[in-house]
Order: sequence, then structure tokens, then C-alpha cells
Amino acid sequence: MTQLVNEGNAMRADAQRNRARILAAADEVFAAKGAAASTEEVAAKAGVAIGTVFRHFPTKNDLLTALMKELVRELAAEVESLVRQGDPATSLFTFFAHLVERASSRKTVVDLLGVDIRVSEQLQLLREAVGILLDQAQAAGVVRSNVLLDEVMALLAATSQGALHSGWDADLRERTLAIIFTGLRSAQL
Amino acid sequence: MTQLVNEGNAMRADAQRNRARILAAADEVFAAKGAAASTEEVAAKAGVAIGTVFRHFPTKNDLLTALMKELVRELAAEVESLVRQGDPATSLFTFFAHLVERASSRKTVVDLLGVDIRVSEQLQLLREAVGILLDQAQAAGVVRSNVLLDEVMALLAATSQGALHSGWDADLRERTLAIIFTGLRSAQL
Amino acid sequence: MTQLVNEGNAMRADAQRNRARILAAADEVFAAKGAAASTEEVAAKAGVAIGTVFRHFPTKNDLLTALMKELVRELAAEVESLVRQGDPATSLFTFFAHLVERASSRKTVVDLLGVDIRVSEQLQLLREAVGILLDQAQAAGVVRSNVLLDEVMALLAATSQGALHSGWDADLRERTLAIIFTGLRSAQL
Amino acid sequence: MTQLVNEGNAMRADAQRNRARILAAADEVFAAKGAAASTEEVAAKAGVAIGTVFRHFPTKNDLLTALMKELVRELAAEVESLVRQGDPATSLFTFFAHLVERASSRKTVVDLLGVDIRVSEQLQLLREAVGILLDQAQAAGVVRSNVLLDEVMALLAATSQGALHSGWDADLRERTLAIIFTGLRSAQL
DNA sequence: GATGAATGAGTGTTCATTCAT
DNA sequence: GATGAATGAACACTCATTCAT
Repeated sequence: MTQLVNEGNAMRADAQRNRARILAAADEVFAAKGAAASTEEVAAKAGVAIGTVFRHFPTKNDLLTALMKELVRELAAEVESLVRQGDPATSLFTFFAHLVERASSRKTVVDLLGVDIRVSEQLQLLREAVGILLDQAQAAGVVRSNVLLDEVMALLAATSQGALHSGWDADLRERTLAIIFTGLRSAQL
Repeated sequence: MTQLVNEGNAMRADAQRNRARILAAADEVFAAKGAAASTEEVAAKAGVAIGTVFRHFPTKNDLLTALMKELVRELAAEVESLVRQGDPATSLFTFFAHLVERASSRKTVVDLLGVDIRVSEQLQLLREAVGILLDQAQAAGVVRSNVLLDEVMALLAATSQGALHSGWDADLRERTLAIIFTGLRSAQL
Repeated sequence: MTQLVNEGNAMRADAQRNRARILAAADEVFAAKGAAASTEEVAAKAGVAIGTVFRHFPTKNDLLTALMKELVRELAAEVESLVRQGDPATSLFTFFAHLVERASSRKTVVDLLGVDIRVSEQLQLLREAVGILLDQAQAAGVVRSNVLLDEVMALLAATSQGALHSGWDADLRERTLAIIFTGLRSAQL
Repeated sequence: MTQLVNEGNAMRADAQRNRARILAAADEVFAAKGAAASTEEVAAKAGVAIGTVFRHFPTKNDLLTALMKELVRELAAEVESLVRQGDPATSLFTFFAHLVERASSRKTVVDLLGVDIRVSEQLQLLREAVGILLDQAQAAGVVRSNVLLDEVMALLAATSQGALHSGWDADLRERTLAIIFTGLRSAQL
């Protein structure tokens, strides 16, 4: 039985609390300033000493990766819920829009896709989840059948990055996604 | 009248040559390693001393900005030539594809959008140029008339970033752009 | 009556066991990596928590010192046994050779002389023991009578350190000691 | 033509001065506190910023190695002068005594022989020099002919380390070396 | 008494920027 | 103008030591 959520088996209460605090602080800090922000700042925002951060995440990269895992986990959970209770015809678009909206204010979401972190492994999970949404949408006939998961993931990444780096507002986001969704839906010209 | 960022007006011959060399080196270095690469490395590749780099570009950011300007200028020139001699119906798509292809191998193209550089100003030029291509395409009836320049620019930026950070290969690039182009062309569902 | 450095008098059974484990682990770890190895590593090898190490030895230095005491005690015991049952004419040389051989594989033996530990006090015991061997050897006429204990101790320390730091093999060790032993035996020129 | 002394070909005057200052400071600091002393302290004593130290010696190890080279060079020079103008029968002993005397106050001399620095290469030079002294002494009949260079080097290292770590005073040094010299001179018992 | 999480000063190293040569 | 040495703040990471659990 694979567990998606597990990272604190047998940990003292205070340690768990600190781990959570650090992750939260890291999320905020890296979301605002990107992965280049200093670990020291994360510690400060979490209200712990620098050593504590490194005890929980021996490397800055480990911290970044943990953040990433957490994010992927949340996203996967969201997909799962959409699969279970959402409208198969629109779930893909709903999720797509939501992710991009989220990315527009969180540098983390985006930075993590780049750099030297071996994301692949983590992203695999998300990829599979999105694959289900795509299947559903294609089964419902609202997405062309020759669209591959690769392109959907690529568009997802691209728009997430675009939304962040270029600071799209809600309106622009909507209009831009509309074009992409149209591209996914309609018959090739 | 001294200017912080000289650009070619009234400059000793060797200074001009150095400026050009530095820009070329910076392009290479930053393209390969991203904006995080050290100025020292740029100087080395340019074959000048570090002081010379800082004399021409008082700040690393100034160097990055200059690179950006140069890039925009090239792109604008390309657009202009397309406007003059290209097929109005396909020029937008041609340019779009070309930019993204270029971005996929040049970290610069993309990173520059990220830093703290106020791109807006520089991008204005490019924006106007692309505006012309869009007008042409809409006039030719191959792009829906309710598509705004904003969305086109957003898609341009997003795919450039996506192409680089996620390392799209030629095939994925083509398939992804096909979806976007379809979205631009067809009638909204 | 609480004592800073407990040594076995009135101690819970498990505490005694832990103390012994820690000393054994420390011996191994420091022998292999020198005194610069981390206390944490010692704790790990001993299978106890870091706090336990510091409860038994309030300072890293205290741990090092205890190790030293232990070593001196063992050596003194060895000397005692030689005094009781060995050949008075060769015991000094036997002990000398054995100590150096041992030093060549145990960084501890040597490093401990380096730190800031005031060895003198601990070494007194060993010194007295070696003094007996020297007396015996001089009585047997195999060591010049004007050789003082000071020099013997100095040579002992020097060769121990040399053997370790320079990594003497058995052959080199033997040949080098042969020279020293000759120096101790023969008449001054 | 091999050059023993070369390290500053084409260097700005101030850079040379600083390099020398740093080496001098490093010698003092490491001599007093051992190789574990901080680079920062070296910088402070040299009166330069920390960056300057690292510009000249990109790694702490590089600094240590440079110190070592310098030391070996001096020693080799001393040997060379002894070979040229000294009494072949006593030069080896003179040099031996001098090195140990020096070591007794300089942790550097000794620390450098240990740790992870690849000394071998550097020591080769010194080894060869001492080899000449040994040959001379054996030719003069004052050192047994079956004494090998290996043992002499081993004794040299051992006594240097001993002299330092155990803090021999002049008298003890003399008496201890007397025993070793006797061992080298007389016929094996 | 044992545990192991938290602390925080300290270390080696990098790099944008300044300035004497 | 060009050179390249000097500066020093910043950073990731380590480790002896303390203390709440």
C-alpha cells in the first residue's frame, strides 16, 4: 500500500511542529523571492535557529524538494477529488486554471520546475493524475483525441511559469487560458 | 555629457570593441548557465579584466538589461523583415515558433524576464512589432478577431519559459505550439 | 556526592554499560578519524543519544581525557605484567615496540597528546611504570646508566606520533626502533 | 634547469606584498594554533580582508600547502649550504638538530606532515637533500652503512612531532637527540 | 537517567563592486 | 580607459553544547 502522505512517523511533537513551521516559512519565503532566497531568512520567518532548519533538511535542496513534494501531493489530491466528484468534461480545464492561478502568486510552484532538482520523479505522480483528467476529457469528447499528455503537461508548465514571471492578472489569465482551451478542444484546422 | 550606459555614441574604438565582446560573452555565458553565472566568468570569456566589464555596465543588472535590449532589438528587426517580406497569414506563427525555439536553448531569453528588470519598457518595442503581425494575421482571417495582443504576448512568454525550463525537444515544441496556434485560429467554442 | 566525571562508583547498571559503550565507540571513532571527528558520530556508534554522551562526559575534552586515562591504565597494566614476569633485560624494548606498533594504527594514542589536555597528570602513572622498566634495563646493563627517564619518554612519544602520522609499516618501524635501541644500549661516543 | 624558488612571476607589487604578508601571518597563526586555526584569523593578522586570502589561495588547503612548500624550500636551501660548506661528518647531525629545534616551536612544521595534504611530492625534495647528507656521513664513516634514508626520515619526522607536541625544552631535545645520534653512529650490538 | 531537538557561534567559500596602479 | 587586486557582506553548512520532553 503506497502512501502519498507520510513524512512524520515517530517524531517528537515539537519537532513535528517545527518541521511544519519551517515548511510554511519556506513556502512563503521562496514563493516571494524564489529559490535564491537564503535559508537564514526561512529560519527567521519560522522563528527557529538556522541549525534547526538544517537538522530537518540537511541541505537547502532537501528543503526545496520537500516543498515540491508537498505541493505535488496537494495537487494530486485535488486531481483525485476532481476525478471522483467533478464533471469529467470540465475537470481538466478546472484543474488547469486553478494551477495557473496558484502559480501566479507563488514563485515556488514555478521555480521548482527548473533548476537542478530532479523533479521528474516527483512530477511523475502529478503527471499520472493529470493523465486521468485528460482521459476523461477525451472520453467526454471535449478534447481532441490526438492531444497527448506531453503537450498538456508542457502547456501547464509553460503557463504556470508565464503567469508568475510576467505577473498576469486574473483577466489576462482567463483570456490566455481560453485560447489554450480552445486549442485543446477544437478540431485541427 | 556622460551616460551611465553608453551605447556607441562617441566611444574610443577599443572601448566599442570591448563593449561588443563583453555583450557577446555575456550572451554565451548567461545562455548556458543562467543569470546566476558570475560576472567574472563573463569577463574571462570576453578576454577583458573584470573592471572593464563594470566600467561598461556599472551593475550586473545593467549588463543583463543591455543583453535584453539587444535581444529585443534583434527580435524587432526580425518582425520588421517578416512584415515587409513575409506572408501576412503565417508570419505571426513563424515568428512565434522561431522565438520559442530560440528560447529553448538560451537561458538568457527567459531568465531576463525573471530578474528584477523592468522589462515592460524594453518589451514595448517588441510588443508593438508583434502587434503588427497580429493585425496582419487577423486581417488575413487566420486569427480570431477577438484575440488581443495581451494574450499573444502572454503565450509567447509562457511558451518561451516553458520550452527552456522544461527542456522541450523539437517534437514536443511543435505539438505544443500546434495546440496554441489552433486556439488562436479557430472559433471559440 | 555528585561527581563531574563519574568513573564507576555508585552508578546504575545501564549507566555503567553506556559509559563503557561510549568509551569503546569513542576509541574506535577517534582512532580512525582523529580527535576532529564529531561527538555525534561517537554517540551513533555507541548506540546512544548525543545527550547521553554529554551527561557522562560534560565536554568533548572530558571524553578525550577519559579515553587517555583508560589508555594509560592499560599501558601501565602491561608494564606491571612485564615487570612481574618479563625478562628485565628486554622488557623496556618490548614495551617500547609494542606501544609504537599500537600507535601506528590508532590516531587516538597520538592525537591525545596534541589537544589541550594537560597530559602530565595522566602520564605520571605511565611515566612511573616505564621508570621501573628503565631501572631494570639499566640494572641488567643493557641501557647506558646516564640515560634519563625523560629521554625515554620523549622517544616513546616521538616515535608513537611518527609511526602514526607518517604511516610506518612494520618493517620501517622495526628498523627505526633498532636505531633508537642501539642508541640506548651502546656507550656514548 | 629546475627552479626551487619561483612563485611570483609577473604579479603586481601590492599583490606580492600581500601574498607575502598572508604567508607570514599564516605561518605564525598555524604555528601557534595548528592547522585548525581559522582562515579569518590569518586574514586579520595579515591585515587584509578575507577575500584577499582566498584570492591568493583559493582553498585553505592551498594555503597550507604553500606554507609547506616554502618550508621545504628553506630546509632544502639549508641542506644545500651544508653540503657546500659544512663538515661532511657532522652536517647530518647539525641539520637534524636544527630541524627538530625549529619544529619544537612551530606547529606548522609538524602538522603539515600529517592530515590530508599530499605532502609526498613536496617532501621528495627534502628527502633527496637529506639523502646527500646521509651519504656524506656514511662516507665519512660516522654513520653505520646499513642505515637507510627511510629510517633517517622517519626519525626526523618523529622527533619533530615529539618536540612540538610534548614541548621539549632545549635540554631534553639535546639529550634525546644524543641517543638517536648514538644509535646512528655506533655499530649494532 | 536517556532522548534527541534546538541553539547559535563559527567556518570555508563566493561574488558583486570598488579603487589603486 | 584598462587592469586586476582588495573588499566584505552573504551564504550553506557543521558541531559542541543545552534543555525540554
